[in-house]
Amino acid sequence: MRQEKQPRTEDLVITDILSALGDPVRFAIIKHLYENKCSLNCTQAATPFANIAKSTLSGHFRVLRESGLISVRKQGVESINTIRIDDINSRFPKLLDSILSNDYNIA
Amino acid sequence: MRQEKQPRTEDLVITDILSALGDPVRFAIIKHLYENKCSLNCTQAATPFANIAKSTLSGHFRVLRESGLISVRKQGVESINTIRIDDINSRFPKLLDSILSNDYNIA
DNA sequence: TCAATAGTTCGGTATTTACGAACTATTAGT
DNA sequence: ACTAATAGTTCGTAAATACCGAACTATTGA
Repeated sequence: MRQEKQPRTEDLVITDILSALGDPVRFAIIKHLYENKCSLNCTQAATPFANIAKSTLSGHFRVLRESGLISVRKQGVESINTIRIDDINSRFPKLLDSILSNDYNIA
Repeated sequence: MRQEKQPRTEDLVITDILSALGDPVRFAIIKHLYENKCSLNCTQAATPFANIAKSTLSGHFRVLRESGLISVRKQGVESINTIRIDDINSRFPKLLDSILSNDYNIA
């Protein structure tokens, strides 16, 4: 796996985060992680989106990592993705809550 | 001018709004409108971005309108753009405040 | 060692974006 | 009314981005 650039907390960029969340698939992934306080591997995250190629999903996770929204740790054969809730909250208080704590229309 | 589709309040889509705000130029425009409780025409909005073509800026405003973040009214030769604060707040409470009320890094 | 699982990378195509140039519309000056 | 100036949009092209399937790497288990 290529060395991922996951930004440090102090280097999080608001427009990168908003852009990452501005895609319906990525939004749904993050919303799921946030609501269920859980971690997911890419395949689990894919189940609601049966028709998405796994290469595409891999790209979505790369965007999420590079924006700083999630961190990954390798566990055996799978990659466990976790939201960086504390990091985001410390840098952008209330942001995640105001974005994710409602039943919004998703395109 | 082509008939713009500005979504009604109940049709606002969170990912469209986040995607619109996920661009540094559009973010700066909205932040300025929000902080100064003002309206802007495209040319005024352009001044911080001297090197952006006006056709590009026109496209940015189209995205902002279609996402529902701003509304436009024609006044003589210019288009006055205003944030739809009440609409956004009623549909997505705290969203604008949590996104725009801080001194964030913009790429 | 072989097969299965998880994910990334690659190559091609398709969609999107940015730009300058040309265009429309409104206003002001004469 | 004619002309020039201002504000914005539209169009055509070039560059960047996104999506897909296929091939690849890495880890686990039989």
